[in-house]
Amino acid sequence: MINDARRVRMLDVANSLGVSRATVSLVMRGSPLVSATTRESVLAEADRLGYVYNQAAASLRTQRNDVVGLVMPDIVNPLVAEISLGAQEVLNELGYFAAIVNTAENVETQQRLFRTLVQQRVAGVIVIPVLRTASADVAELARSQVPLVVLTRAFPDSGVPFVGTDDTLIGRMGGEHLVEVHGCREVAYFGGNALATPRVSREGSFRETVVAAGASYDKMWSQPFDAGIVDAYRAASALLEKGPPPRGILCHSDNVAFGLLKALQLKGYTPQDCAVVGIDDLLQSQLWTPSVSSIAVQPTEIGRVCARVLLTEIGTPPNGPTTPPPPTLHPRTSCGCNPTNPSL
Amino acid sequence: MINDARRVRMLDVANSLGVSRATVSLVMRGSPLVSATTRESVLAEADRLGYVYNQAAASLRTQRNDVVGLVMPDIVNPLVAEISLGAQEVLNELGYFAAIVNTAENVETQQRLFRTLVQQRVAGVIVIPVLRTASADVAELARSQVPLVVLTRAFPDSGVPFVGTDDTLIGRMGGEHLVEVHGCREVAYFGGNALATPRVSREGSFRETVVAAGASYDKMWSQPFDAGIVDAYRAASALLEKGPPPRGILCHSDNVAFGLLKALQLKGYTPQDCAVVGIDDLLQSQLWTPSVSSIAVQPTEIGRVCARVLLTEIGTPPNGPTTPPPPTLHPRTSCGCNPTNPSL
DNA sequence: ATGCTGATTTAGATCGATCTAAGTGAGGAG
DNA sequence: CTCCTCACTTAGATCGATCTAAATCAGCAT
Repeated sequence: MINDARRVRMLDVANSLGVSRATVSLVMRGSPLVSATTRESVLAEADRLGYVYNQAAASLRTQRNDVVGLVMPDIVNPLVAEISLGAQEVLNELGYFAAIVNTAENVETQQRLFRTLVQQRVAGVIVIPVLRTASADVAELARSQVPLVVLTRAFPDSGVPFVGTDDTLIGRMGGEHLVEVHGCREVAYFGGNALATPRVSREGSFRETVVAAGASYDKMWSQPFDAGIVDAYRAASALLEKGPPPRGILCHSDNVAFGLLKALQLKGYTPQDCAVVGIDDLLQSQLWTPSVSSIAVQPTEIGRVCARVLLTEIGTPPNGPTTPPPPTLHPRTSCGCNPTNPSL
Repeated sequence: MINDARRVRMLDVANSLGVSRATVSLVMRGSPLVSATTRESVLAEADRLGYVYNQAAASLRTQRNDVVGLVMPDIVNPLVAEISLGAQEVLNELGYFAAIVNTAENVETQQRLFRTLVQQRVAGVIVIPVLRTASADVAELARSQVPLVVLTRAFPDSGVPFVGTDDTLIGRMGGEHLVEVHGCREVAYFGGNALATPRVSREGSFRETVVAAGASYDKMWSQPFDAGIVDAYRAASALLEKGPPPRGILCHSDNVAFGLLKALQLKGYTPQDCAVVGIDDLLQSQLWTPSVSSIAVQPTEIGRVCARVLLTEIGTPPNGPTTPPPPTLHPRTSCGCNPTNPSL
């Protein structure tokens, strides 16, 4: 392995061929200014010498970069992964590259990654901020001239574009379905971290909706907790030790619903005793026993929207909607809807 | 917004303070060569002028980069996400940054991303190759001097370090459990893409194991297909129309097991009729009805191992094991084990 | 032969940092 | 007072590309 051989540069290709660096540069960028014969010989020579274009050097000169950073709190969460996927799809179409970086729900890591991305002079940043993100951190990022889009939680006074699902509508939809369709007189909002903006919005509008409709709101069952499937199972099991569940429950996510449903099942409760609605509409939800009613948010499309908003900011306006689609409710067995025509 | 103001460079900080660029550079890198007073005034002035370090320029000069590319086929797959997480953890500890890029199981996208990463002069690349990856693509990447690690599928003649689970052992473990523990006389390997290396290895050793133990191997149920949960449900439903299932089934993943179990359940089959074992041990598996027996592969640790192998190649050997841990079987209800002490 | 046109090609400056090797100045030894 | 350290600072070259403005050249009309 010739490892200490110096890397081949444009100059080497140029010298070896008796042309100038500028010509090689034009060929590499596919410029129409060079003649077909020159182009071919340059490409052949570059290939022969094993030349690889140095993007860092080019970026330094041109002051532009086609990498976009996606700063995500937890890529293991399928919702987050799907959002990334949608964003990536649109970015790729317009010649940008998406680099996903994981903050692992950690403020310091997020701050470090913000700095790194700015220092790398990325073309833009899409971020789902971690729970305890300080406004100052986002403001600092925005001040550094990087085109920026935030999801999930808005920072109103920062002027940073925000994309998010209509969480207020989700809470209302869940509340209306449980109270009006199923006639539940006592309901709860189950799960979700107390600091998470979506939980605050959903829980708020859910509570308003059900209280306005004359149902009572179960405070004990509506205590927030981290939204893992096992956490949900444990929390539900503990609560069921103290007494029966409320008549209807809107869960912060489908995973939370899975945990809750298992606990209910083990205690012998059915959807007729406790109607459960989830949020996210995961693929597993249709096959869970009982099949889980869920409110879908179309994360992939949200990701696409984010990318479009960012590109508009960058100055490469793409076509397609720049607001996310409304959430949709998919009634299944877990709330007692028992649809005759399952979606499989 | 002062948008057209030229970016502040080290030179600006230096001039504004009456020192040299070199001094500013030393301060920015935290060198002990500068005096405390100089350091402080430089930092203050940099902050005042809104200076941000230009990593691209630095990398050009130093010929080094602390970004590592993780080329992943499908970040929505929780297994892939966990591997990325583990790799990231170790890379961060040693001062590197992990940038995850998604190939969406597409050969052209993968090739494009390989090129981009090389052009960006990343410190290294960890890749889970897409199904139809040509050896030439990996060879080309390896030839471009980038430290490289591949997972899931080895490219033996390329000399590229490989990290992967012991799929042969997984197949054998599954086979032994079904045949020896549960006494199944007719078994099958259900699901997985025909081109996927893990499927080939697992299915092969599973078949050998069960045949050697005198059980018969159901070819019809062992046809490969894409490993989605809904695909698995449809495939299983279709097969059940033609007749009863084999006595024992090893599934290519837990998601495949979920789909199969739903189809079995709807037809009234129990774990006593058809014992099911999955692979991956997802969190949902413990809460599925019936709880799903599964072979765990510890994806996070595999990710860590990958990063360690890569770092060794780069020349920053970390401590910790550089071979992945062996898979472990977690017996639950779906194979009929019905453990008295559930893991929750 | 001369001048003009349009198509190619190129020299030299530049992007913003780091590195090398040399320079400066204060304090102590001779 | 001079010389030598030692701690700190710096000028100028350099990394590998792009950009600007000018040069070259062939072909053609005058």
